Order: sequence, then C-alpha cells, then structure tokens
Amino acid sequence: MIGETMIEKLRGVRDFYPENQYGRRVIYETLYNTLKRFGFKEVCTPSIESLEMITKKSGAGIVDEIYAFKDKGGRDICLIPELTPSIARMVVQRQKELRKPIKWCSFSRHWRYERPQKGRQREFYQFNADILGVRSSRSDFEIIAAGIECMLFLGLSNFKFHISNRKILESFFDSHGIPVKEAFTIVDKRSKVSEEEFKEMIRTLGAGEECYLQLTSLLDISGTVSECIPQISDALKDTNTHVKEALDNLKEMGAFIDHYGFSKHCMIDLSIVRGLAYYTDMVFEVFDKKKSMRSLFGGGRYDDLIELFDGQKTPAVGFAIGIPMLELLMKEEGKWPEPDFGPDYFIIMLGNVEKEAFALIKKLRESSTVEYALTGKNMKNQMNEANSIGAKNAIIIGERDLENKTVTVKDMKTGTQESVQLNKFYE
RNA sequence: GCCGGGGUAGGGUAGCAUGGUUAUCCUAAAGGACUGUGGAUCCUUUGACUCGGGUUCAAAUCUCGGCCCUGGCCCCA
Repeated sequence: MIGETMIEKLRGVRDFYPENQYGRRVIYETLYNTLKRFGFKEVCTPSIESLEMITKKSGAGIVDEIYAFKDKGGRDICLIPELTPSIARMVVQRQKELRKPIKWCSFSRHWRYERPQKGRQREFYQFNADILGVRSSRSDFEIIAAGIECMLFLGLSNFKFHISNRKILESFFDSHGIPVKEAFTIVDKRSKVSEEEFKEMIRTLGAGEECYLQLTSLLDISGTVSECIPQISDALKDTNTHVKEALDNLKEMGAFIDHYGFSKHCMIDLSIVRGLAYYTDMVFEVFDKKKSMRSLFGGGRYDDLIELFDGQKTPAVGFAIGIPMLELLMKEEGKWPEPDFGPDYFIIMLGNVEKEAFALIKKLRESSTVEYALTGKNMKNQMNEANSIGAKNAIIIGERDLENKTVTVKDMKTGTQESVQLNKFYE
C-alpha cells in the first residue's frame, strides 16, 4: 500500500519503466558505438570508493554534498559523485603497462546529496570519455570531435560547442594582479547578472576601467574558432608563453575542426571556465542553440590530476555527458526513441498442440520476437492479447490445422490470414 | 541551506472560494457476456482525498508541521 514509508521512493531518484528505459538503452548504445569508432574502450568502475580519494581531489568540504558514510568495518567510504577520481586510480594502478594514449569511455551512475532540480537528480547517469597520456591539440580536438559525433548520431543538430582555453583568462587576470580563482567565479556568473553588476563585481577584485573593457572585449569575441584567433591576439596587449601556447592550441584545433567539417558546431567562448574545476587548458561546454537550458555537457583538459593521485605526470582530456539533460533535449526535439514492444509473432494455441507450438516458438525465436499467452485462454482472449500487446502477426496452431500439418498466419494489421505448411518454418 | 508553486484511484481530472449524504468523470488494469478469430459495445471488479497535529458537531475543503514532486538561488566534481 502506497503511503507506507517502506516502499516510497527516496528523494531525487527515478524509476525507469520500460517505455522510458528503452530510450535510455538506445542512447547508451548510440554513445558507445560512436566512441568505439574513435577507438575508445569501455571501462567500468566501482560505485563506492574510499572517501579519501574523493576529498583528495575536491577538498574536505565536498563531504557535505555527497553520500558519505562508514561501512561496517569503520572505513570512511562514499558513493562516487563523479567518475574521474576512479579513472585516475585505474590509470595509476597500471601506469607502467598501459599503452598511451589511453582512450576509455564509461557509463556510470553517480550520487550527489543535493536539492533536486531540473535535469539534476540525486542519482544520475553519465557517459564519460577520456584520453590520457598525451598532451596535444590533436587529442583536444579528438575529444571534441567525439562529442560532436555523439550528438549527431543521437539525431541532434541543434547544439553548439563553446570552446575556450583557460590559460588565456588566467594569464590575463594574472597580469592585472587579479586573483584568478575569484575572477573565474565572476566570469562564470556573467550570464546570470546584469552588465552593471558584473562590472561592479570585477571591480571589487581590483580591476580598473581599462582592465574591465579589455576583459569584456575578450569575453564578447564570438565566431568560429579559426576566425577568432586574430581577434583574441589583438585584444590581448601582452602575451607571455602561456598565452602563446594557448593561442597555438586554439589555432591548431580551429584548423582541425575546419578540416573535419565541424566548424558550424563550434565557436569560441572565452567565458567558459568550467567553474573552479581541475581543468588546466582547453575547456568546452555544449549548449542547445537557444541556450534555453543549462549546459548539456562539458569537458576539457586536466593535466595535473593523475599526478595528484600519486601517479606519474599524465596529461588528460575528457568529457562527461549527463544523460538527464540529453533526455530533456531529445524529448524537446522529438528525437527521443519511442519503443515498439510488439512481438513479430504471437502464437495462439488451440487444444492439445503444445508439442508442435513450442517447437515452432523456439525455431522462430532464432531471429524474431515471439510471445504467447502465459495463462490458458480461449481463442478470443488470446487474439485479444495478441492485439493489445501490438503483435505484428498471430500464428494460430490448432488441432484442426495440424491434421493437415499447417498453421494459420494472420497479419494483425490488415487482418488477412493464410494457411502455411508447418515445415515451411523449418527450411 | 534559502525563496516560490504544487500533492484527490495506475495515469488524467471535478469538488476546495462559502466545511455538511456513499467524493465526480475519463482512461488504464483484471474478469465476464464470447468453447476457432482481435480493435467495438455492454456488465462486473479492483482502486484515491500525501502523512501527522490543530480548529469544528462535522475537514479533500480552514490552519500548522513533516514527507515528496516541481521552478529557481547557493553549489556544481
């Protein structure tokens, strides 16, 4: 009885009934098959990890935001809030034997103890892809290309990859003596506040009028990656080696994107900083073109993380796609896969014909979906069941037919039926 | 953690302002009318006021709190 606490669903989790799970299955397979074309191999990580591993990356404050608890042995553990630490651990464990580049992808389930919102649940699913062990514009591009192909293979075209390189703003703020971390937080908020508020916020960090103007001219640069490089160069007064490297990186990526024919899916957007995360260089976020929703997914380069887990210096680049946001967009665009659960055949048995019927069912199941009534029913009710579950054909096996070694095959859509020799099915 | 909107059978709803019989209608599900031919129709059955306290002769209705859903803030790995 609903109302008993025992069987109520917990907050922020979802059940997936067949008609909804079907679409998720299609998404999983599409994403996996897409990444496979790029040479990614699938891995799977545990759902629980030591709490220390998570705090090592994100700090002790994260404990309030995740499912952390003591197991029966008194160990501090948690349900994983993200995949990357586990991936890092897997890489470090086999550091020596893994051939670089490592290209891994993974479906994973994650948990965060936070207030549920649109597209944000306490338990959620992600698809991740990472390239580890190389630092190059090619690998940055490859991740982006894989992300774009994922969207395209899902039937989506109404999206845009906003690409940046954190080193550019990092150096910019550095050279003006502005604390980078705080500045990034403000840049990240720019789209949420008025321009006046933004100006005021950035001013409190010590930015003068000239600095503000220069910053906004950088942030407002918009266009394909290739065509924006000169604009960025112009907008930056001084360029140090970090900036030069970042510009080269964007320039090369821009060229690759053009060659690959993906320029219409990409644009420069230096306001993308990806929060305060562990990203070091190239970063990107994907939005629907109207930008009506929060970002669909994002990623970037994180060259220092593996080292943090006591590994050798291992550069890495990757992305994470949140399945809930994909689901929302696909439903909005009418691209959500609708299932057709109707079997190819529904076997109707009349009288004592189970010997022949089950032999036929097994034969047909070699290449078709076949169902039959699991409770004894009369003709009418069996036909009714065939109809209501959406069977394409009904095969009537009755004592009367079997005298002539035939069965009756009925097309459920047109209603036409014909007598077929039983041995036809075994040829 | 903060601010707002919600919660009536499995799904969708009426009723709530102004408290008052057995809580409305549609749909779905199960069974039957119907023993070798489905989608129709008819009949039957199952099935709800989110939970708890308060006010009252009387609460789905007024009130307080919890839980859950939902939009946003904070946060976003």
